[in-house]
Amino acid sequence: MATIREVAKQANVSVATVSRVINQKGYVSEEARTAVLQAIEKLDYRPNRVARSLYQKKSGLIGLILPDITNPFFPQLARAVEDVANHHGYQVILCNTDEQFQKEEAYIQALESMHVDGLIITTNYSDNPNYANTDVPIIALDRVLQGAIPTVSSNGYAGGRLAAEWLIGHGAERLAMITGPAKFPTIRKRHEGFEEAAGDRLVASIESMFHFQDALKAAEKLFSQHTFDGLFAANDVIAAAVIQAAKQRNIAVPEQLQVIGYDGIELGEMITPPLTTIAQPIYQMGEMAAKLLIERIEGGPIEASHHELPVHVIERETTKKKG
Amino acid sequence: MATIREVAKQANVSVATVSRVINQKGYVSEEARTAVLQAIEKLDYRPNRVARSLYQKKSGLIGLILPDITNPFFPQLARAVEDVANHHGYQVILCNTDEQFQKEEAYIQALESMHVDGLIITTNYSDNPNYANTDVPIIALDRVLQGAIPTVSSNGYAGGRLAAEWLIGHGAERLAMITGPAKFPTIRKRHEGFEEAAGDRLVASIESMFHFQDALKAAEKLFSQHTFDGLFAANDVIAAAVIQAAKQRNIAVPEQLQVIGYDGIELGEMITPPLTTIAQPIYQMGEMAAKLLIERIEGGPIEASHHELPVHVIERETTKKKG
DNA sequence: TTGTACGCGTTATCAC
DNA sequence: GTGATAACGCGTACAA
Repeated sequence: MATIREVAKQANVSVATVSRVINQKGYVSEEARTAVLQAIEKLDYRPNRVARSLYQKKSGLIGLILPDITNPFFPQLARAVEDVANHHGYQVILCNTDEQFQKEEAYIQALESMHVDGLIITTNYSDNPNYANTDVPIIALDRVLQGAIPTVSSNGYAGGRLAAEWLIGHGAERLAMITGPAKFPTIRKRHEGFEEAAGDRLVASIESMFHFQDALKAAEKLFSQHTFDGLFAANDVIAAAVIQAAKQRNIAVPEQLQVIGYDGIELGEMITPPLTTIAQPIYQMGEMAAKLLIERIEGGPIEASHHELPVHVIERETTKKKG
Repeated sequence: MATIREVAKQANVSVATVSRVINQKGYVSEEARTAVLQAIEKLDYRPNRVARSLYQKKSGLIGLILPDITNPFFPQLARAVEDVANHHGYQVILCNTDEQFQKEEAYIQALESMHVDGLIITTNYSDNPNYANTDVPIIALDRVLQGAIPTVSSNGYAGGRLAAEWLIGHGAERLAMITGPAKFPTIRKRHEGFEEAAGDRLVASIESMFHFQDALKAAEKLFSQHTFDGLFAANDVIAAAVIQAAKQRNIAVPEQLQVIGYDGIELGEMITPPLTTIAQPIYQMGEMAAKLLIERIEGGPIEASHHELPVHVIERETTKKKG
């Protein structure tokens, strides 16, 4: 790969002039400009971003830290981040942490030492001191971090309420809930909303991990111990497990049991019957996080804003039709 | 962030000495070493990877180019790549191309100019001249590129055959197939294998895009025009659509219609009934690609090897039990 | 065993 | 308008 020096020599000018035409800064005669442009063309020269980074202390890199891209919630998020990053000339580095503090630590260190311009973080180690101390711009996504870190999330409490109201509004009288791990604050919000709106109608509740097989077991246990005609699952994967377990027991969905999920991932439309769910605006959340981040990187104000996006029901076929 | 110079001053040695202890090269007295180590500790010094990259012409970055992380086939692949990259001290840059030549081009350029150490590519632009010319190590994944580019894929032809044999072996007599877009060579292999093993039994075939809604339409069309008792879908998403369409028409799976998918993504176990499918070793494919790449980056031989991994049936409930 | 000085490729500041 | 040249932070001959 040619260097700026070679281009300068080829065009019979100095490197300074070449730099000027590349960056469109300062004066440069028409004559010199075309000579440089030709030389660039001829040598297929492209500026070395590493060298540029060194001088400018900007790498054009954004770190995207998330638990596991394999969890169907995250690909859409990642895609959104990548889209807007790319659109602004940034590249994104994918980091899976498996919710492990250690991995997260290691990544932060590595990313800092390569001078990433910003970080988008989906984590539950809200107490990670690194986040408060570091001077690289950070946006928290789907989780609320402490300190002055801007956050984008969706309204989980409202979502939980909405789920309960939907079920009740469609005739369910005995409500059950499969919760996710209680250690996740965003998940707890959903539960709280659901519980409060369900009131006395809530007759059963059980906790499950997010993996499908765990959820299947939880669902079977729930079915064996309680009877109910409406169920809220902490996310769509769990809801899918519920539907499978119901089928197994010959419980008709939605005739005998109405099910409502959470997240709005594509899985919901692919299962049979298609899942009614509380949809988060996943793509928009990623989009907004990335936009906010880039704004800050490029000199925006350092304010700890809190962006909470609305959720909405996607009605499909695991809840009854009205009227 | 502290620089090597500050560490040197703090430890009362020269930058060369500091560099020596960091990189464990050359002689350095025990005394000096501990002084340096203390200074590093005190200043929380970490080498600037950008500067290091500039000098060494190695960035520690790997570009992962794929169509769309949102397609459920790719997260596992990406995860595998990221895992082994990380394990070897590399970071991976996520690039979605939407199968668009332009985006792909733009990414290659950007990645080259930031001096990525290697590329893992999942694409169909096998004629992209950039791949042949560039001097950064490349591995092609799930697609076969022309030129001397090592490839890792799985045996699609055998997979197609296997699907047909499985269906026939379980009593299906009239076979149908929903193919993916014919422009993808890896997909065509599956079809060929299926067609050849199906022989006269193949009574219907229709092409579909990979998106669920497209597949639904294709399935409906197929149902309206033909009768069959065994169906092979080009991938698991399409299979899920078939199952939903069958349910709609009150066709019982697997009693009246047996369905077999392809890929082995998690979706298969989440739908009802759970999907029998031809599984590719997705994670291992990503793993192997990353290992091969890093081997080459770190000085391995430049050979255009072809690694074709075996596929296998995952039996679930959309095909009949034997006997 | 240690330190000086240069180069990696770029940008920005000055003189001219 | 243009061209030397000094940074940016690091690694390494080579001299000491």
